[in-house]
Formats: sequence, structure tokens, C-alpha cells
Amino acid sequence: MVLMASGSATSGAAGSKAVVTRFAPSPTGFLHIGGARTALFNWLFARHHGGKYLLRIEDTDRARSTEPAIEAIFDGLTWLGLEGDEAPVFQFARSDRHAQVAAQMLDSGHAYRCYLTSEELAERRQKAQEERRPFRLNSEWRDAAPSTWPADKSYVVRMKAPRDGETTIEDLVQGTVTVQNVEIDDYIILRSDGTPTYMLAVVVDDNDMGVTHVLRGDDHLNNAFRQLLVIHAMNWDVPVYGHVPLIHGADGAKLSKRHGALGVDSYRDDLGILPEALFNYLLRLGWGHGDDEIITRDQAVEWFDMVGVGKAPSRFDLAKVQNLNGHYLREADDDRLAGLVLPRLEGIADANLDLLARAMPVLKVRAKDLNELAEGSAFLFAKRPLAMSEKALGLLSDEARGRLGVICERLSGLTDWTLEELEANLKAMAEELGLGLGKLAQPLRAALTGQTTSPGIFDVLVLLGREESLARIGAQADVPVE
RNA sequence: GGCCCCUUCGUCUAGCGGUUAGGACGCGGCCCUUUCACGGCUGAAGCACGGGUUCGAUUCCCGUAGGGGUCACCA
Repeated sequence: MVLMASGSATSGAAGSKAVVTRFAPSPTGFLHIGGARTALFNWLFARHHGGKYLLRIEDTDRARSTEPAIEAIFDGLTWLGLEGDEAPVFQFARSDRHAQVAAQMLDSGHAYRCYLTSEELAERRQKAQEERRPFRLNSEWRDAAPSTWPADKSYVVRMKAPRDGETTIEDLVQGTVTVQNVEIDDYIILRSDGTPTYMLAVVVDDNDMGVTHVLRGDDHLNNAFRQLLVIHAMNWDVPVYGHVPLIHGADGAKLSKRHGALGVDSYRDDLGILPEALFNYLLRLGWGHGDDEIITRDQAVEWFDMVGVGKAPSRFDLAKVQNLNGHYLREADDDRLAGLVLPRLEGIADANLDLLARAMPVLKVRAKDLNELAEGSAFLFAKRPLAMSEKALGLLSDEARGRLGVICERLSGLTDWTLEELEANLKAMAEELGLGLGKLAQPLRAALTGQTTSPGIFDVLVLLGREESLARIGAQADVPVE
């Protein structure tokens, strides 16, 4: 071994090459939260190291892959800002190449034709289970001479896994992981119809795409050992692996549809979450950087590294997503928010966008998501007579209605309908009547919004404008007897 | 069940032999206040258990328990 001059040292198996990562979902459903985080980590890792981040659709399972799923995945990735650096690769389109690699391994003796049928396999498995011993394939076709190959039967192509020794992976997340080779089975790389399986395709494509770092869910950790067989058989470079722990539901069980495993589109459309909030949340799930909680995209790129990724699975916590979302909502541009909220309001014309945007500063501090924002802004567009909530009605006692009459009269004489004027007047009025401002503000709030909670009452008055405000107050007021 | 992996407040995490075990979400209290929020202050809450190693273990090693992943002609 030659010692390198200090300063020119490189690190890692693929250290001398530019980093290439990939996110490779199978289009059998929407982009779920775990997939989104895997994509995020791959994107971040590539950005951090100044490398490339690629997308590949693993659609070799023709029966389960669907076009809508592909669209949903791209849609989700785009929303989160995790588009690939190059056009995505569709795995199925490369099946000739996969078959070619399989043929090569067949020739070199690393793989073999296996004429065992699914039924025969199932029988052997069941027998093994009945005898309570681990099932190991041990196909009689593994070393069969070509002369014994039946001409009239279809076959699958299997890898010839070593039967002794052990294999070790230096995983970026999991550390050193060693598996006895007997645990690795002669898995199928070509189905009986000649199509490649995922196990083959993933390795061929990663190699051909120049992927240097394979970062994926740790449900693939065992697969890595199997995939190494192909890599070694083909004499290809071994990528650096990083198997990230899975995300579980709030109850610790595997994420399923019942446990918050919604598509990211649901977080956007149903829960009203902002992409930057989900980005931040996903980043912090399984990864940490000191005490930092609110982390921008740029900071994430600067700080992210796989050494910060924990080995234990983490639970998804919607409350924290919403808290984060509240933060980003407050930070978000008002026009942007108005645009996002308007479609959530039934039958409100685009012309109201301006009012919505003007109301946003006082609305967004009170909301955790776009739905709450929409609810909070509903009073702006309510038609008279206003629907009153039960609590609001409770605020409108005879006494309160009387006071509303006084307020109505007083405010209608106001020359300037401004925050300052309104505030000065109402406060003066409260003092004159010897009341706390609340005694005036609460009935006023009820009359103006039909609710007991709203933005500051002076803000509400200004937002609604003179005419509408007076009309709403008047509708609930008893005109004082002169 | 075999194999692999994991274990710090309820949750996400910081910690990388010596700390009053830190932060955040959530929860309680107080302050601010026209409501609700926001914001500020504050409180309760954790090293799964048992052995080692060590002058000293949350930290290193080994067990136990618990959890997760994986064992397809799915990916």
C-alpha cells in the first residue's frame, strides 16, 4: 500500500468519485411519509457533497405499478422541492439490459436456471415449517448440467449464493453489519417469463447510473447482502450503503394507513400543511444537529450528514408537524397564504384575494394549518344575517345589546375609520361607562364575527370596513331609548 | 421461529467515561391581554433491567426483557 501525501487523501470506498444518490420508489401507491424522508435524505446528501441526486421509478412489477401512482410521487416530490437532477429513469424500460446482465452471470456460472415451480417451492417451505427447521432452498438445479435441462419447462434464473464464509457491510448508519453467507438464499433475478426482478434491476441500474451512495430504508438492509452477489459477480464498484431506520406510527406500530401513513398530498390537501414545514419535520425525524429545531433548506444542506442519522426507528408525531407548520405559517408571505386559503373557502370569488391577504397578518398568528386559517377568515365573507355560534349568542345579553346600540351610534359618527381612531374611541367609551374594554369588545366580537374568538377587535372593524361593521353591529343592537 | 438491527422525558432528539442529563413538541402554572393565538417565564416528566470493565458509567462489553426489520417468480 502506498501512503498518500497528506492533504491529498480521500475517504470512503467511493470517496474519489463525485457523489451520486438516488431515490427509487415503486409506483404502487402514493408517496408516503417514509419515502419522502428517504428522498429528502438522498437529496440533502447529494447537495451537501455537491453531487447529483437522481430519480428512478421501480416499475418492474407490471401488475402493481400504476400511472396515477407515478404522478402522485412526482407531484409529492415537486411539492417538497425534491425533483431529480436529471430525467427520471423508468426501470421497466431497461429490462433488456437487466436480462443481458443475467445472461452474463449465467455464462460465468454465478447464476443458474432453476426449474422448480412455485408449487414445489411452497411444498418444501411448508414441510420445513412443519418440521420446525429454517427453510433453505438448496435447489437440485444449482449445479445441473445443461444436458439435463428440460426443454418443455419454464425456469427462473437464480443467483448462486455462497454456502460458507460471511459478508460484512460498512453501513453509514448501521455501522459494521456481518451476515453468515448461508443466510443468503439463491434468490430469483429473472422470472419464468424472463422479466427481471427488483433484486437484479436495482443493482444493474444503480451501477449504470453511477450511484455511489445507496441511502434507503433499513427494510432493505438484508437485501444489500443479496445484491452484493451481483455486484461481485459483475465486478462492479460497491456503493456506500446507508440504511435509515423506518418511521413508525404514533403508537409505535408500523406505519399503515390507519397510523398517519398518508400520502404527502394528504398533508398538503387535507391537513393544510406547508411544504417547508414537512421538510423541516422530516429532516428532524431521525436526524439532529445539536439543539436546532427550525432549520432552513440552506442550513440543512450545509449541516446534513449521515453520521447524524440515528439507528432507532422514530415515531411520527402530528402535533409536532402542526407546531412547525404554525411557525412557517407565521413566516409565510401573505399573498401566498391568501392564494392557498381561498380555494378552501366555499364560493368566495377571486376578487376577495386582496382582502384575504390584508387580513393575513392577524389571521396567521392564530392558525396551525391552512384549514384553521380558512376557518378563521370565514367571518370576513359572512353574509348578513350572521350565523351566531352558541357561545356568541351567550355574549349578547340584553345589557350587551344595549351597549352595542351605544357603540353603533358613536362609531357611525366617526370621521376616520382607522385602527387608531377606533381604538381611541372604544377605549374612551369603556372608560366613560366605567367598564373594562372586554365588556364592549366581546359583544362587539360576537356581533361582527358570530364567534367568540377572532383577531383583535379593532383589526376586525378595519378589515370589515365602516359600512359592513355598522350593519353587523346594528343588526344585533337594541337602539337605546332616548 | 431463523437471521439482522435498535433501546435517553409520552414523542423527536443533544450527549460521544466525570454534566444540577440539555433543547423542542405535548401537558400544568404564571405573565402579556378585548377573545383566541403569538410571545416571555416557569413546573412535572427520561438514561428498560441485570451483570461486568473502570477510581468513576447514560456513555464501553456481555446477558435479559421489550421493540423493529426481513425471510415472495413484491419492491
